[in-house]
Amino acid sequence: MFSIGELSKRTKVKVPTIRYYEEMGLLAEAERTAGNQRRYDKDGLERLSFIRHARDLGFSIEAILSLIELQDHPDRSCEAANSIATSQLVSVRAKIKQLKALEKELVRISKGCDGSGVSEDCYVLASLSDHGLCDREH
Amino acid sequence: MFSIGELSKRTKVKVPTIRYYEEMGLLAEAERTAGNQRRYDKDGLERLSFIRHARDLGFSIEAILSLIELQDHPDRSCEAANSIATSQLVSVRAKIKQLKALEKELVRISKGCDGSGVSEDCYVLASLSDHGLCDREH
DNA sequence: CTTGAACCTCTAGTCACTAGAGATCGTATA
DNA sequence: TATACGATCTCTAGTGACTAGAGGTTCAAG
Ligand SMILES: [Zn+2]
Ligand SMILES: [Zn+2]
Ligand SMILES: [Zn+2]
Ligand SMILES: [Zn+2]
Repeated sequence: MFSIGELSKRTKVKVPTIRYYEEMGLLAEAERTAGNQRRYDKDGLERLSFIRHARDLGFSIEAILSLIELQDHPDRSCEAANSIATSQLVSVRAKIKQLKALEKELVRISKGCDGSGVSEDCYVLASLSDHGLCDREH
Repeated sequence: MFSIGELSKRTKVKVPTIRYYEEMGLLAEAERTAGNQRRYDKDGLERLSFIRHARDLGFSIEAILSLIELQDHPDRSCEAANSIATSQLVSVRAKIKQLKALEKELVRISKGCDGSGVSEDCYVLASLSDHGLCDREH
C-alpha cells in the first residue's frame, strides 16, 4: 500500500491528474487511511499505467472509459476495442495530413522572410493577408 | 457597410467567433448602428480574413495579436514576424513527428486485433496494458 | 404596421488538465 | 512524547479557442 505521491512517482502521472482520473471514473475510488488519505496497491498501479499509456497514444477519456469497461468483462467481444483503436488511427492520420499541409505553407512563408526587412514589405504578413499565395488548400 | 452575419458568410467565420475575436482584441471594436448592431466595411473584412488565415495555419491568438500589432506599424522591423512563423513551423514539425510515432504504434495495435475475439485475449487491450509491446517511444 | 430572421449581451459548457488557497495528516527527529 | 514540516485533503477557478443557449431587441420585407 502506497500513497498518491508514490503512485505519481512510479507512473509519472501528476498527483492532481490522478485525482482527476478518479473523479472521471477512470480509476475506482481508492481505499483511504483513517486520516482520509488515498492508498494504492499493485492493482491501482496497473490500472493507472493502462490509462497513462492510452492517453499517451491520444485516446480520449471517453474512449478509455469504454476500454476499461471492456477490460473488466473478459468474456465480452472485443469488437468495440478494435473499432476504438481503428478510429483513433484514422483521426491521427487525418491530423498528420493536415499538419503536413500546414508545414508546406509555413516553410514557404518562413523562407520568404529573413527578418531583416520592414513590416510593410514582410512576406510573412503578406502571406497571411492573402491565401492566394498559398500553394494549396490547408 | 454590412452586418456581422454578412461578414460571417463572406469569411466563413461563425458569428460568435467574430464577437470573440473582438473581445480578445484581434478585431477593433466595430462601428454600431443606432440600434447597437455591428457594421463592417472592407477593412474589417480584410482584417478578419487575415486572422482566419493565420488561425487556419495554426497560429495562436496571442501570436496573431503580435502579428497584427506589427501590421499596424509598417515601418517596424519584421524580425518578430519571422520568428513567430519559424517557431510555428518548429512546433508543427514536432507535432508531426509525435503523431507519426503514434501512427506506427496504432497500426501495429489495430492489426493485432480483428475484433472477432474476446476481451480477455484482445491485442488492443494487451498493448495498452504493456508499453513494452511498443516498438519505440511515443 | 406586423412579422420573423438576425442581432444583442451574458452565462455556462467543452477537454484534459493545472494552479492555488486553506486546512489536515503522517512521520522523522529531538 | 512533542514538534516540525512535507504530503495530502477538498474546493474553486483558470487555461485555449471557441460553442451553445437564454432572454431580450432591432432590422427590413411585405
Ligand atoms: Zn519579414
Ligand atoms: Zn493559405
Ligand atoms: Zn481485440
Ligand atoms: Zn507504448
